[in-house]
Amino acid sequence: MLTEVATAETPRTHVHALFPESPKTHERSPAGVSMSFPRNGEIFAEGETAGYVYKVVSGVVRVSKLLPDGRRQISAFHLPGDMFGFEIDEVHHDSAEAVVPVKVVAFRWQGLLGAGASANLVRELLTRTMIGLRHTQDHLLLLGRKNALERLAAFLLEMADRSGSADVLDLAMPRHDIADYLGLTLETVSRMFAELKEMGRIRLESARRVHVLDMDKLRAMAA
Amino acid sequence: MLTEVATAETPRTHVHALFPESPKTHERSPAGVSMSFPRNGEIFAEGETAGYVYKVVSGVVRVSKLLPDGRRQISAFHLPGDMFGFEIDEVHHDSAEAVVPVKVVAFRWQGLLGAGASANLVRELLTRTMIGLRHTQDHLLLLGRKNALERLAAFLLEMADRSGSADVLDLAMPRHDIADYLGLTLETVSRMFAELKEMGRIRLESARRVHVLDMDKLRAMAA
DNA sequence: CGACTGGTTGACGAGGGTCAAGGACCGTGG
DNA sequence: CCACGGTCCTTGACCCTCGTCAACCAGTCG
Repeated sequence: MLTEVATAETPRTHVHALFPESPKTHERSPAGVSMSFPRNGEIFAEGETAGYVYKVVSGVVRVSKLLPDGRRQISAFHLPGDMFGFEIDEVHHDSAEAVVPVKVVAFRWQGLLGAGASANLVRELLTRTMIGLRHTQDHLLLLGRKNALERLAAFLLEMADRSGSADVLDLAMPRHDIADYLGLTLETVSRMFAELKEMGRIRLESARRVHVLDMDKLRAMAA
Repeated sequence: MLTEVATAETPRTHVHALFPESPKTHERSPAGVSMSFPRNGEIFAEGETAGYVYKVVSGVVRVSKLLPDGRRQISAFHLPGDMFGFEIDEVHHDSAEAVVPVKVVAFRWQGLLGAGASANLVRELLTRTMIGLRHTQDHLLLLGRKNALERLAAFLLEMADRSGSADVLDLAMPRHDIADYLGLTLETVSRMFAELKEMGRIRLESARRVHVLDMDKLRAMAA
């Protein structure tokens, strides 16, 4: 566990100064520094100095990269328990934002890999990084080789798996975020939802609440 | 360095038994076990037990994933000095093959993360894994959001960077592999080569030998 | 009630995939 | 030395999936 890495220093807040609703709380705890972010609040941005790693307490975080012309690719959604913000060279190479109001715990990154780092800590970081790498490689296959319907099916399965395989999903993110995660447009995502509905694979109780009617058939569609 | 991880055990060779040209040499050295693979030789396959990590000595290795219907996504090309084959759970989640005749050194994976692992070793693995993660995330952006021309420009730049920024590139891999790396078809790759040529960005001395005429303009095209 | 954000649906077009033919380059063998 | 076969590459014609543009709808908040 990473709870052993405490810090007595307050994280820099200049990042959030521009944002109308600044983080509500910056509480210290033995486990790190507690921070809250409003919907769409920026946790860190591409190019910023990486001072902390973060663990999600509640809410959902999106991590993304931008092209100069605004095209965006979301590499992951992080749910409670997930960690994010690791960097090799002290500079963030992507940005992280709150999809919904989010609470995280921030740990000082500096020194985590220094001489004094505990072997268990480094090993846990390695495990988490390898899990992230595997997820990202699976996502490469999705983006490089799957069609729109397969992508959405895979997305719903991923969300279901991460919510304890419940068959009624509450999606935290809007269509636009799903599209930027799946390498599609929001219109195509919407059409694929409609198609899954027509195929009898899902029922849309609302735009964000999806009832998966047949998990196995959905799995077969995800290629 | 990983040269401290020696092994006295011979790697299982059943993997290569089916291949007409089996590996030529399996030499032991203090640094690990030397292995050679012919062009298109299989180093390991998806689903196999992961017993070793590999370091490329010479040649080029492709790592890929397959969909049941044969669609393929190459996640990386590995050049001399690169390592590959790390897994969390002792099972390979992708396959590795030699693009050209390849020499690698194989290290026993088992125990690398055990209690006795040196802190430096674990830290080196972490660094390499994080570098791999960063590369993969950059590739997500390419696959999710860039068009065919931008993808090929980015590919050529990546190859140039990894060959010490030389402006004459000797591509080891056929069009088909480039296509499966970039999420395109080989025909589209070929057309984009033609387009870069017409735009005066490259000269094709042969299909595999590319002369980059203006690295900066190419960089501007990669978005 | 109106404004705003987010979602759906339709019409249309473009980028890239598919299918097919032919060319370039190689090692082998007559 | 040249013919042959195999692999790889290029190019063309056509088509389909998904992106673009636009209108409209639904839910929410003041």
